[in-house]
Amino acid sequence: MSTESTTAPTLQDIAREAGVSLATASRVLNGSTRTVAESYRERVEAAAARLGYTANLSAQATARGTSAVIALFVADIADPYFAQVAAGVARGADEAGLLVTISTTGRDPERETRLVRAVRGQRPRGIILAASRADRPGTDLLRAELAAVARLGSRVVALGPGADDDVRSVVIDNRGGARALAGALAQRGYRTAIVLAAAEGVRTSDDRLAGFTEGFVAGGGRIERILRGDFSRDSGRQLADVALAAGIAPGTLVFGISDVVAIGALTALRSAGREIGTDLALAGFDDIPTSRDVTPGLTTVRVPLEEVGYRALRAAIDEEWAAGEDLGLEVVLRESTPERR
Amino acid sequence: MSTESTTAPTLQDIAREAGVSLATASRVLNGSTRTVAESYRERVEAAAARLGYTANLSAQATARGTSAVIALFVADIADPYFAQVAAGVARGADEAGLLVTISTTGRDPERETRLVRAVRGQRPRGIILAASRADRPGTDLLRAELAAVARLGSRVVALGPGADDDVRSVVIDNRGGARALAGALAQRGYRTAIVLAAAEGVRTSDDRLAGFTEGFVAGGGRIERILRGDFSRDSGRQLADVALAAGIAPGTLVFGISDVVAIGALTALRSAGREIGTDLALAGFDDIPTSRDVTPGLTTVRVPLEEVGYRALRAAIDEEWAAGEDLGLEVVLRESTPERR
DNA sequence: AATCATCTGGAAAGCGCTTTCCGATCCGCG
DNA sequence: CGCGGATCGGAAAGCGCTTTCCAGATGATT
Repeated sequence: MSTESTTAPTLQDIAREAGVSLATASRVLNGSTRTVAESYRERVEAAAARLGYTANLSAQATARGTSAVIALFVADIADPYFAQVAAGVARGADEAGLLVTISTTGRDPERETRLVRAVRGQRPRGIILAASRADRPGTDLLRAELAAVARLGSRVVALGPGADDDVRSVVIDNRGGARALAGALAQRGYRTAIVLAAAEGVRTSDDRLAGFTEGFVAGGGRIERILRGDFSRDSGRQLADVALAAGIAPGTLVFGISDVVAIGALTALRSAGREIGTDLALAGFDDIPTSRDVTPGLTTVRVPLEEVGYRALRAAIDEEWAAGEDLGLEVVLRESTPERR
Repeated sequence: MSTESTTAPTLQDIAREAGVSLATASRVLNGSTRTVAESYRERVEAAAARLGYTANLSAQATARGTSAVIALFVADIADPYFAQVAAGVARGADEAGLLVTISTTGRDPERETRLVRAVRGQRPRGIILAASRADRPGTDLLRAELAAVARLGSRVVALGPGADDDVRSVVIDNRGGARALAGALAQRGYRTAIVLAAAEGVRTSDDRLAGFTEGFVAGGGRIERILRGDFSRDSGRQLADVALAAGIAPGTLVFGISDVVAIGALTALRSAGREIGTDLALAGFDDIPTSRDVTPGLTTVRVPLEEVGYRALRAAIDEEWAAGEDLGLEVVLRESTPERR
């Protein structure tokens, strides 16, 4: 138990209390290759317990030259997509005894670059970029910054493609998943689709759009329209309103680039008096928990987001690492896209 | 721009490059009360830019004796409740130039105690406990641990009551909110209710239950049954199944202790063939985004969760602090509890 | 019995930074 | 023209820890 001192006990205090040297105390309490005689070990441990010692992590980090933290970047932690990824990261970090710091980028590449730069100061063990990246101006700086950070000893892991020498990556087969989804829906009889996408150049959106197009066209369908916004619920609402204003023929399939977008669209379509399932069909991507709870249930592609986060963490800390392991997306057909007859 | 060295430039390097002393470099780059002549300042800044210097935060923390981090504890980051709180914390931390580390407790008091203990090693500026606490054995240890941490200089902030000398707190008026909700529903004509609660002793659940009971009884209603589980969606499903097995009379109001629970119940009730809105009524608490997206829309009490997180952060870092400021919960009536006639 | 390898504790250097203290320089003023 | 007080750079001590290096002790080997 701790004494009532107002300042935390240091290793020095423990050493004095136990009547041993600083070196010995360190070896006992904070791990070392060296062995310490049982009698000494006990004395040190007792002293540490008595004084309520906890190692100062910052001091440890400066002395060791590396800190036990993983820096996680997400676009928005309140977004269920990122929240689930974060949960996976947190689980893995906990297993490995690492701390995770979290930064929100708001999908702004400049901000992201700035934050990565700032986080360099932590000399983290690893950096996980879950914020979806764009192939855009500004990204080069990020890439350079990441390379610099990687050279300094932090392992960098990104979601999505782009593994190079500096960056490991956990890839979600957005294109393949979207292709499979579109194929299944074409199979169900849908022939025209409207896509509510994010801006061109945003990797995740581009891939899903490409895959969807491939699959849908191969199945005999036609993409009637592509509307551009972002990954938010609001974007889903707004794009749906735009589409409504232009007119949506009954039997059309609306594909939201993510579940969040699709659910935004759901609201807008419904409040315009359109009925999902009978009049229009709707599909999303990700299979966030809400997709199961809305009515009608939302057809989507299940992405094992928690697992993605966990794998990203492993990629950040494991020495050897197999790039290719597959994540297994899965098309989930629900009532928002009934068989069309 | 950075050179291609494999080791990060230190302040020493900058000082050498600029031809000034370590002290001067430190004063220029990392803030100080002392002024430095313009000519020196420029040289140092140029050198820092040339070498791509970023201060080593751990070293800074050891030297200063305090680190620029806030430790946030949540039960489960994937839960929208906590995700939103975390977003508020992240926003505030960003404004203040602080890093936030996140730990998930899984609502286990022992684990929470262990984690708080571990986090002491960070010597964080503040600790925010969002994980809902129970009045339970195990909590005393937590309390002691928190007091110790507070004495060591970290400000401790808890969600929910319990402010004492060591702990500031952001309080959500769960009881009042639930009372208002129950009153409004009694007003709408509901007379019997089943409550899907968490375990007894869990503060948030107890308060909501108490408030709901007060309000409902005052309005002429009767609590027919209280079922105990936890705050998860699964708990909602299971408890609803239990209730169904025992029989739920038409016109009964089912109150989930949180929206997540209510939404779990929604699924179970629906798949048992019960219709929400006409046959049964359903209400929750929190107003998570999903509550608006389900059909019928879920009646609930809006808790400004992001704001809660933000305030918790301010409480952690502001010198002066007004305990009482009110958060303004708001009853949100939606179609899951239509006027009963 | 002498030699050597091995083991283990402690002294001390060092991690990268902050901050105190000292001393040199400059200015204003009588 | 000389003096006291600002002003500002630099040397060095320190933050709490790790780790190298040294030295004494022990046991094995010949």
